[in-house]
Amino acid sequence: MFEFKQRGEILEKFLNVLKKCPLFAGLSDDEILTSLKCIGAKVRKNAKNQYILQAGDCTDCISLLASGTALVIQEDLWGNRNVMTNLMPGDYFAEPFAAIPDAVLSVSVFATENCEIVEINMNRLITMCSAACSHHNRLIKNLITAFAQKTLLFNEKITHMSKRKTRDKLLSYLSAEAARQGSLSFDIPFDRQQLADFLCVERAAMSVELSKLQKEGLLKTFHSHFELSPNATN
Amino acid sequence: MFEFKQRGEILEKFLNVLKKCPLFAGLSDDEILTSLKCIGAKVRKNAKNQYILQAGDCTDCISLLASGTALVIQEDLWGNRNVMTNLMPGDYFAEPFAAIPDAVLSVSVFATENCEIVEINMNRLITMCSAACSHHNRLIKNLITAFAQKTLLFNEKITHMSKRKTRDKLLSYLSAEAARQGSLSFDIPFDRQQLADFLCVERAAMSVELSKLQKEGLLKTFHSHFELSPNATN
DNA sequence: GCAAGTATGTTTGAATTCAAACAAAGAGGT
DNA sequence: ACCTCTTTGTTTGAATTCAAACATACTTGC
Repeated sequence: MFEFKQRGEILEKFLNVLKKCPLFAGLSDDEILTSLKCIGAKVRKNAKNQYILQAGDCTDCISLLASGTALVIQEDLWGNRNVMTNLMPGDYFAEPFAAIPDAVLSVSVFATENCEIVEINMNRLITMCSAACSHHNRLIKNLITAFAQKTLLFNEKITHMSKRKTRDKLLSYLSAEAARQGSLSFDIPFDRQQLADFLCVERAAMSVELSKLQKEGLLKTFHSHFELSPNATN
Repeated sequence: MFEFKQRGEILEKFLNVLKKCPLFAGLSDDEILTSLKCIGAKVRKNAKNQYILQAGDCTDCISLLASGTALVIQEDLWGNRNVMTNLMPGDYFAEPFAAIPDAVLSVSVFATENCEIVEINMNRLITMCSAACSHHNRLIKNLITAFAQKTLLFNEKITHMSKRKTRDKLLSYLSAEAARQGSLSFDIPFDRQQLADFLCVERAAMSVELSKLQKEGLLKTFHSHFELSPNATN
């Protein structure tokens, strides 16, 4: 782990990702750079198939995924795995635990690819610094929006999970994903097992339903690609 | 609906509730009063068994429940009801939708008792006013904490819902509630139907499980009161 | 006190899901 | 090319849940 400013070339590489992150919306490249220095952002790397954070840990940093992919998961004592969300470059995680002092993580974050992570101390982010950092205000507004969007994301997951049948959970999720991506033809960020863990159903039962839905002509799927028939969203 | 400052006696009545709301943590009575004026808080009343907000609405206000109780629910086209959370005096709602411009409510808020609601415009809350309002900073920090806590609350609900069996969903929820209230003997804010809708299971199946759990000596329950046996939380 | 309505527990058969196994296809390494 | 490991789909019987009844308190209003 090292200070951001010491490695300008890495910062530059990340800028393209950070610019897409809602936390930095409305900030210029220079302003993002200044903010990160002001806040004291740090970079860490994490190997594939390793935990980035584990349930039980404490953290006072909001983490931005700069490269790679990861899953936010919950695992119980019997090995049942619940996939809370998937993380793509530009996504952030651990922010609610960082915002509450001494909060213990109830989830783990697992790298599904080699990852680079930008860590931002929450206290420094939400504590106004001197007038030298004029865009700090904007950052804090962005943070609030980011929290709100995460809440809506969980809202959506709950909507899918609230359906009683595997079939309805699938259609609820796939319809929402089509809406989000603005097309009936889209890729999902999960493999079959991960999707089952996200919807909290058995992979086998889900596979059966996917087959049925295809036979009924409601959708086509190959691996992580889906094409919904227009009447699948009813 | 009327301006808060025009009805000092009502404001005073609400102060005891607002003081307990995390949004005003660390503020004195006077500071809360000043803030509410500064932000332009308004009061509305809502009759029992009426919707306070309905899915499809837009709002730019975070709402604080000052008196009464309510449920945040989702209803689908087939009448299936999903209870997202229950609301008690001091709780707030609609904040993620208020924080995102033009966001459409995906949930409804239903008054289960006569309610009084304090509405605070989100834009005015997160936009710094002049130096005259020195505790605005604190308010914004509190707002971030509030968002974080709401996220953790949804996290918990997802944890319960992720269990595959009704029995496990029940034990997950009841254990969490016991932990939150710091006692194995506690009341829940739901009746049986509401609890079933919160855990997304059939009320009948849930009743069966509750009976089994009682026969096994893992818990005792009468209406909304529960007493967990110490080994129920394993 | 009575009637109507509500909340809770119980029962039942049908539908669904779980859980474990297996087969087939594909990816990756040697 | 070959072997191994992973991913995905399929099958099966057992367990669970759904869905719709119904019975029994308990409320509420008159």
